[in-house]
Amino acid sequence: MNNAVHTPCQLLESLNDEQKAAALYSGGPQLIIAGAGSGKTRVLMVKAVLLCTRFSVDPQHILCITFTNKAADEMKKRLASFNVTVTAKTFHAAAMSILNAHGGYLGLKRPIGVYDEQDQLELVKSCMDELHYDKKSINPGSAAEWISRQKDELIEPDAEAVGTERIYHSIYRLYQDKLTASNALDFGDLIMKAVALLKQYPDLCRHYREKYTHLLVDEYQDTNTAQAVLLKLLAGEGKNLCVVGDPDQSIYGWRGANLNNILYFEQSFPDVKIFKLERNYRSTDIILNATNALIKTNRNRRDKTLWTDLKGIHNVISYRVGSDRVEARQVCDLIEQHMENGTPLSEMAVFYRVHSLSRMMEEVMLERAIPYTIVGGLPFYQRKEIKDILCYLRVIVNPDDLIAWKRVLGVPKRGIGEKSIIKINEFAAENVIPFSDALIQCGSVPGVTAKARQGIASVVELVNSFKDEFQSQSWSTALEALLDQLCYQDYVLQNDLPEKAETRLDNIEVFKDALSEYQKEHPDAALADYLENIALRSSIDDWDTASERVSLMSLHSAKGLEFNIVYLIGMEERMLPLIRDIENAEDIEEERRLCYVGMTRAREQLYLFSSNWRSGYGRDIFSKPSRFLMELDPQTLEIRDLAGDREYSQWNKSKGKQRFKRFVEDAVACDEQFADMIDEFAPGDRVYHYDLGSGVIMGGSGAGEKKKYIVLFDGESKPRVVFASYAGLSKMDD
DNA sequence: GAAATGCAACTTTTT
DNA sequence: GTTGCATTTC
Ligand SMILES: Nc1ncnc2c1ncn2[C@@H]1O[C@H](COP(=O)(O)OP(=O)(O)OP(=O)(O)O)[C@@H](O)[C@H]1O
Repeated sequence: MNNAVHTPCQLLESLNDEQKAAALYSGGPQLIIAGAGSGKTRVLMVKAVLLCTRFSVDPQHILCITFTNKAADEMKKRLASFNVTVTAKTFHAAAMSILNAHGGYLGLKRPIGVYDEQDQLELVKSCMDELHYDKKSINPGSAAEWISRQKDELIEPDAEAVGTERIYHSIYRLYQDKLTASNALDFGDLIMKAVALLKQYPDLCRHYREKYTHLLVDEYQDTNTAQAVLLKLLAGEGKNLCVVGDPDQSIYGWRGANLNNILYFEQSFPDVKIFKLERNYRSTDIILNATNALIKTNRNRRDKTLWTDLKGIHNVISYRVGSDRVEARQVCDLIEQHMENGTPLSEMAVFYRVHSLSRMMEEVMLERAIPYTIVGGLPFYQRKEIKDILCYLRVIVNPDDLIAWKRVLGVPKRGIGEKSIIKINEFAAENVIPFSDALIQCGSVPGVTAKARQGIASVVELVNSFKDEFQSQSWSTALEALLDQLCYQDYVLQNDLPEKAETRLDNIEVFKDALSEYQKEHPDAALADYLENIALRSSIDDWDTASERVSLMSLHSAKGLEFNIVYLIGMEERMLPLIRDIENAEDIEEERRLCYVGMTRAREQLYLFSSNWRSGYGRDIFSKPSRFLMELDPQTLEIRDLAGDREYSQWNKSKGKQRFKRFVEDAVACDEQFADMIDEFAPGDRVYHYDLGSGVIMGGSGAGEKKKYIVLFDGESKPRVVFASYAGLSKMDD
């Protein structure tokens, strides 16, 4: 925020007329649709201040909904400087508070556990085992994904099932039962249960409408159906509702985000007044022109105007390099240059489509001693050693947590295996008792060995005793005692290579510190509050903006941020647009939006990189430059060819451009043709192979281009694996 | 029930 | 090239 802005009045004056109008409007539901960097978030923040100072709204009645906890904290912090204290939360956190307060109506006991993705997957797997589904033919991950998408659409497990989805539905049903038995919710449930609660209890709904009379929602383009319904319940007619978003920045379709929420907003709130902000304050005209051209390539969109007064000096520079290592070195060279010229490291960021690209960057930055932070990747709390500890804490807090118990029983090894757990589970089901009670009664469960029984008894006792320990001592002290009793250190040292074991033990130390830190900051909090808190945390929330480091993050994490200088690496066909499966590459427009989001984070300078070669898990990947490079306004673009790739370096010249265009188009068309060519075979089909002759299909694995078949060729005794994409494989007519 | 071995999938993005 | 998973072996 501007340093000169101290009073609400100055704050209002810092806005342009469009923004002012939007900030001051109070005539009913309001939707602000505007492009990148047009000040949407800023308007929302000013609006909150004005509501309190000009319209005498009690800040307690204002609820801001943001996309991440980080954005919520940011909003609170900015408002605090105007002495305004509002509630700012993500949809999930808001739903959690509602359920914590009133979930009892739905039979939820406190504390409510929150299952993350890993827990979800484990639960799906155990459901599939119980239903005797083969985990090879049905991918548990896909089933988990499917269940989440159902919840995004508020589809209950008892909805009618059709066709192939019948299997998924049966898993969903059992999954939900087990989740309920565990007194836990997954992410989708948080929203879905909050919706159910408010629908079922109109009085409660009214209570919340009175509590939060004014609602401000950011990043609305990435909300799902369930969240829109929750918003509708909270907002009612939406008399004091203000929603902002940019359909061109919708990048979470794969996670169930529904663009119709914003495109057809008037269907939920008929009296809506739509505001547009057309002036961009973030980027130079060069960056803006470049990216405007890119996003205009999307056909499925409504056009917007976006202009700026900021004259840029630097073109967008696109490097073509020979390898990922050269790419990383080039990025580092530039970073060092800019650093010398006075740009702080915290004002530079490297973005990529997939986290794996951060590896090479990291390696080279270490070499060069450039300080960096990586946002995202495998979250800290999902690392094995941390998850082990968390599961102990979870069973201490919530004895019904099935997935946590499973982990606790097996770590460290105590002679309790899969069999015993299944037996106890069955016993619990037959006698309609909680899993934790079945554990206590394991003596009367048939089929559990004496060794297992002993093991179970000792864990149960351990967990029980630590219930008190965590009450009577500080958490970190109690945790230390717990780890001692478990001989966890020995367990780690035994099960991992020394180096790995060391990082694991280091991580545990970090966790301990975090735990005591939290307890210090929240002296009245229960252990369950801490667990809930970390369950709802995201990687970007822990990102330290202040530190003097270059930030490395995925394009998705970059949403809503801004930096002076942005380096976007891996701009290659099939990498940015990421295409893993040629057959259903329909999300190209979302990929383009993602690219747009990344590029529009840059204030002054934007560097793009594409590499001819890259090493991907053991294999070599050769790629052509991304089609998105071609879609940028060529006038703003400067090509630097470090790879001797003439095809690319000359494309900006008129002839070269034609050639390059054909070059990429050919690549795309070729992929599509390729996809068409792949035949589908079923086990038992007779096939003919150009080299190996005729045979019969035994089975298959992989998908798309990587689809493989197991074929038993005539006259051979052992089947062979052949690639489906091998053009010489064809079906024989009987 | 747990260790040893072999093999497949893995790297899409995350509240 | 690795990791986690499944099968085999003890
Ligand atoms: N009227 C204004 N005068 C000066 N600077 C402004 C004004 N409005 C917004 N800005 C600045 O422009 C930048 C972008 O604003 P903001 O983050 O609110 O935009 P946004 O529309 O939410 O962006 P995006 O959708 O790309 O995340 C910020 O640095 C903000 O301070």
